Amino acid sequence: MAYWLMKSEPNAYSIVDLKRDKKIYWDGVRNYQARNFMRSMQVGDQAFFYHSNCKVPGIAGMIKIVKMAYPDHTAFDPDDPHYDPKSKADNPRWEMVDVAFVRAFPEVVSLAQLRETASLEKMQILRKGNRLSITPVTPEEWDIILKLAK
DNA sequence: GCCAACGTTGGC
DNA sequence: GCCAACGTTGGC
Repeated sequence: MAYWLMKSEPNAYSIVDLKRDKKIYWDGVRNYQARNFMRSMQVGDQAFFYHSNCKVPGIAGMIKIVKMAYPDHTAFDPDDPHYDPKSKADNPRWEMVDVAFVRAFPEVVSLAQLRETASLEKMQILRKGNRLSITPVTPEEWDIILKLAK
């Protein structure tokens, strides 16, 4: 059982959308490192839902993995913004997992708040230049952030 | 909108 | 295999 952090731009898909949908496939990951993290995810793993590229970037809630990695079909679709002609149906390059809503935090635990928390200084998301859309979270970091979220 | 940081591509 | 050029990410 592992913990993760998964980024999404709320303009595209937010925790509020997931609350409505209950469950969604996490498509569009086009980075090998992030894909490899998804491959190692197990059903029951939990993750923070991170809002990026928005007014208040930060952790907006909790989700859980409900289906292990399988081919990301959006890579096969020329009309999809994440289309990748190099990913073939008989040899898929990209994968996705299914995630389900767990809860939305009453207030986003902001990036600024995370940065102010000394015990989180080694968190991957806080490292300079970090752009990975999926990163592992340690159990210690998980607990600290849950307390910040109240 | 700016721009630093990063990953990928492709010529050589 | 190197590395310059390019595209993308994402905070500010």
